[in-house]
Amino acid sequence: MTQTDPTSIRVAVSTVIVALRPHPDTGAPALWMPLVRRVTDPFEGSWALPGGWVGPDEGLEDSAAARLRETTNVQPRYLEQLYAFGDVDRSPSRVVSIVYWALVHPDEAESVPDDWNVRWFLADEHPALAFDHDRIVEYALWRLRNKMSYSRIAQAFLGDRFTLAELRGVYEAVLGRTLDPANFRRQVERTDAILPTDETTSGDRHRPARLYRSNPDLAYADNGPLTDTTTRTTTGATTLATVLPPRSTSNR
Amino acid sequence: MTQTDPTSIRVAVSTVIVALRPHPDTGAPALWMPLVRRVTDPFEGSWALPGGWVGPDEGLEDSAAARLRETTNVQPRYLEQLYAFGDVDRSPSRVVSIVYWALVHPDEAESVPDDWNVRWFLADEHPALAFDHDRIVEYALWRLRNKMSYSRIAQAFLGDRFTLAELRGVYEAVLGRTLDPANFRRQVERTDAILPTDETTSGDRHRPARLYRSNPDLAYADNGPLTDTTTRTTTGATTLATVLPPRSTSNR
DNA sequence: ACAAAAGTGTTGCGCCTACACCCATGC
DNA sequence: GCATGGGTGTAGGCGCAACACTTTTGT
Repeated sequence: MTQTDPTSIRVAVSTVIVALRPHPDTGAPALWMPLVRRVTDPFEGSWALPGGWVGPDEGLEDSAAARLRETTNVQPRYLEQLYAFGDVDRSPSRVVSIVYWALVHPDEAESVPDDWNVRWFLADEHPALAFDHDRIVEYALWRLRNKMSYSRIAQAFLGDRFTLAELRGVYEAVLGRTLDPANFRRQVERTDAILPTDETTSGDRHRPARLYRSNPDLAYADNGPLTDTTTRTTTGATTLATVLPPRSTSNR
Repeated sequence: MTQTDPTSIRVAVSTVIVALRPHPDTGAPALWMPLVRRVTDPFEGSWALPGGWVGPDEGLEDSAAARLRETTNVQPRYLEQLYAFGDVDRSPSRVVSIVYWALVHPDEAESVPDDWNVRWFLADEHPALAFDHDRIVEYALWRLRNKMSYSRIAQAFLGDRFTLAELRGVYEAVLGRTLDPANFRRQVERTDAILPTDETTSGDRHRPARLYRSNPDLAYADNGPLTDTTTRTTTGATTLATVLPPRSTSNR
């Protein structure tokens, strides 16, 4: 069982952060992600995912959250482990990266600096990244699009109160196609994922829209027995199942 | 970004191996997993998941496969990364474990020794395990049960040729409930996941059953952009979608 | 003949799609 | 009044669950 000395492997965390912001051309909601510019040797000057080393006294998720706050000043609404990348040649030195993905809503996105070190990019128009980060981003987006259809993570993109049109906009941005407003409404209202409030919008040049809020008793996603032993009231139900495929059943 | 020196963290791999074998009481197919007895200090004498250290020149999945062969003599039909566990206190020393899960079919299960060092246990009746391995096993089984409903991994439990009744038995064992043979047949036949052969069973005291084989052009699961850059012909389609929930839509 | 599992037919129901239509507000 | 999106109604179709029924073997 015991192999060669393993102390030469270092452990890092990185996070793919995704937020919804207006597309510069169309104005429609689109996926954006903040990237950081590398200032040290491997891939110096390239853009890369925010991250850093795991401290000796940090759990992995804690470490991801800490590096996130340090590098991009984000405290995400949703944070989930994506995958562990550990190919031998993915870095000049041997590094195993535990990669997380995070969803932030617009308020939080504001706190991210947009300067020489950190910049927001459209998720599908980012420059070539350092290390194997291109592949990682691609996988994160694939996972996001899949998970959208069987969880409530769409809500993690929005603020406290939102209209059904805004929620639908999230789905449309992530799935890349329009959805029927009438049918979307019925599907999402049949679940208990969101709760209506008494408030409505106003000032638009059309009928006011009711504002909804996330059901606080439900987590954004059901990660099963992995639910942190803390006080998460994860019930496994009501997910707005089949927004996704008009075409034949596809894998996840 | 750079934190304290991270060289004190060691990286290990472990694997939850699952196979289908008859239940000792009922004879019906049931989930079994081989565990190894620890022979060194932390948790010496306890049962634990097979695994070991990641070598400096090994990729993570290669390492998992290698440790698997060394400890349990298994070359699994299906191997997928499950999760990275890295809580600070999960081991006396600081260890980050990249955990995989593997499915083996009966032939391969034969090659696993069943002796003082390695023993097969019913998946839901195993003894208390070393480290956080109880939690890991629980998560692996949850993932297996979920993934069963939107992938073809059930076939990884079976040999080259199998009847629809055998395939249905896999689903029934994993999901823990019976399925209607007629509806199951139609659902699975509508996909191109399995192909009929000319062969049939014989010797049973009832009508012979046609033998099927896995469609070699399809991977057991679609892991998206993570598909190893090698020659996997992963097409993303035809998964036998809704065997699962008679009750309200549940999370994954 | 009978048991038992393989395999086929049929019906009902729920959900999803598409699209027509009404409602309430700003201008 | 009119444009615009919010919100409701409704008909068609597909897929699944349930279960009756036929087929083919071994004993």
